[in-house]
Formats: sequence, structure tokens, C-alpha cells
Amino acid sequence: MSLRIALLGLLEAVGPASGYDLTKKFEHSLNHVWQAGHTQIYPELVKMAADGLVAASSEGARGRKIYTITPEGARELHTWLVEHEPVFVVRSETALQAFLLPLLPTEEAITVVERIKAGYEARLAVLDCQSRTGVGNHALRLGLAQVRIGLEWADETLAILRSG
Amino acid sequence: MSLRIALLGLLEAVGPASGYDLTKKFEHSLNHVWQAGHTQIYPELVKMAADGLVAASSEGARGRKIYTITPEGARELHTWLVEHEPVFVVRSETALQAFLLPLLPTEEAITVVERIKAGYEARLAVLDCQSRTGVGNHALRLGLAQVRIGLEWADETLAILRSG
DNA sequence: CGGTACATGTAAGACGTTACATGATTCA
DNA sequence: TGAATCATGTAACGTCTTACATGTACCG
Repeated sequence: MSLRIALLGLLEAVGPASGYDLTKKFEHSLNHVWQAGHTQIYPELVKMAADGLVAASSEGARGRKIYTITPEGARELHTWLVEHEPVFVVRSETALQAFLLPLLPTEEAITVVERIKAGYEARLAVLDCQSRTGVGNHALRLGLAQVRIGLEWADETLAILRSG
Repeated sequence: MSLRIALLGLLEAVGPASGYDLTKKFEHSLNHVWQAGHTQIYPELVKMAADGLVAASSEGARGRKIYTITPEGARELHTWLVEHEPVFVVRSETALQAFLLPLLPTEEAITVVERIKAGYEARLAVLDCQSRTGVGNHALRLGLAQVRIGLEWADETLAILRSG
């Protein structure tokens, strides 16, 4: 469902686009929110077209197919956006490492937290390069805040481990 | 893979346990880190036993089966903990709603953010009840920090929407 | 002419959810 | 005795990843 919504949202936001374009958007602007590769996106667009949520144009250069959101698709998107109840589904390998940290001797735990911290720093660098305007600006603020808090957590945790 | 690690970690942390016990742990202490229901946990334990990572005792009261982590399981857990590179896979419906917020008229966007905020508040209430000691203490600090930053983001976003 | 980016797809298998199904024990 | 909790499982279906497969257009 959410993959559909993400695709409908992108089509609504940036106008008609190909599966390839949408795949790039997933890589470069949606990546801190939802993830999907082309092997998931292409078949989903076909299904969405069959369900009348998007319309596919005839093929362009290099077999390029342009999809446009239909009024029905826009309706579905709008309904989801205003009615979807937040459900907190978390599946974070980093958080799992953090959870199990006390099972390691302090020295190893420190090494693990340092690696997690480096991961957050890399992530911060990526997010810092993204445009702060246009659709996604609120989500980017959220993503940046979460990464920064991750860094704070790492420093705090290192301090605890080193003092304990 | 991560489900395995979570199960091995719990067995290491709390000692021998049944699939039922582990399911409860997932509900009550691991829920902000990883999620799995009994329909996923029971078959996984069977596979892990076949792979020699856990050992199953003979059946106890009410068909209860106790699993114990084996030395091989402990080794696998340790290796993952110290060697696993952080990969940021995010799939958050809430963040997706945030991403697409600019597609809504301001009034509707405000309603959506208020619902997201209420979700974070509910989540905070749940996390606040959890034990701050024992395995999982670091992950709990991380989870709490992330929820609090979510609340800050919601207030900030409401301010932007109301002033814009 | 060779590499890179464009552009699309399929298939197998892993992972996760929902619905269905069963039976024991405890407590009011 | 009926409800709640304990306790385990299967099956169908949906989602996601990885590997495989193919061909076009542009640039140096």
C-alpha cells in the first residue's frame, strides 16, 4: 500500500514521470522515508495502471514509458494522506545493536557505538546535501532531527560506557 | 537474519525461554526496536534449532518448549553484534505522510500533523512505562529521544503551517 | 568503440502479516 | 462453566531483495 502512496505522491508532486525517474526520486529524495528499487517499482506501476490509479503513455525514446496520475489515483492519495492512522512499525538493525549492547564487554561495545556514530555522520552528510525546499521539506527536517538525535545518543552512550 | 539475532539476543540476555515468552518480550520490550509475532517466531525457532543455534528441551506444561542458546548461537550473535555495518533502511508511513504534506491544503495538513503528534504522544507514554535498566536500556534512551524529537518536529511544523 | 547512464523487465527466494486452527490451565 | 491466558502451530497472501537478462543513446 505505502509503495503505491509514495508513487502516487511523487507523480502528484513532480508531474508525469517514468518508472526510471521515480526510481531515481526514491534514491535521491525519498530515501530517508521509504525505500524501493526498480524491480519493485516497475511491476507496481503496471498494477496501478490496471487499477486505474495511473495512466501510461505510449512509449518514448529508449522504450521510456511515462505515467500520469489519474483523478482516481489523486483521490486515493488524498484519502490516505488525511485518513491514515500512524502505526509505529520499527525495524531498525541499529536499534537492535543498541538494544543488545549490554551483552558485550565494554571495549567491544564502545567500538560498536563508534561505528553506529560514523553511520549517523555519513547519513547526516547525505541529508545535508538535499534541497530544503519543495515537497519533502518537512520530512527532511524530521530526518535531520532524527539523525542529529542519533549522534547525541551515540556521544551520550560512549560517555556512559567509558565512565562505567 | 535480524529476527534470528533478536531471538538469540533475548535468549542470551534472559536465559532459556519458550517461543511464547519470546513473543511477549517482542511485545513489551523489543517493540521499539524490532517487531515480530508468534507466527514468525515459532517457525524461526524451529529453523534455528535445525541450524544448531538453539537447543529445544522436551515439552513441559501445556506443550511448552524451552529453547536454550547454544555456543554456536552465541558465537553467531557475537559476530553479528561486533561486525554488522549499519545500513539505514527506513520505511516509515509517518515520514511518508510528512513528506507529502505540502500536497495538502494547510487546514488538512494541520489536522494530519496533529494526528501524528498524538501518535508520538501515545508512543511516549508506552516507552515511559518501560524499565530503564537491564538489556535494552541504551535502546530505550534512543527510542525516547527519537519520539521526543518527533514531538518537537510536530510542534515546529504546526507553527510553520499556521504562520505560512 | 567502449564505458556510462538511460530504460525496462522477470524470477526465485526471503521476510512479514493475517486468518485460521487447536488444545491446556486457571480463576471467577 | 465460561472467559482469559497460556501455548503452539499452518497456510495463504503480500512485500522486498537479489540475481539475472536485455537493449538504447550519448560522450569521449
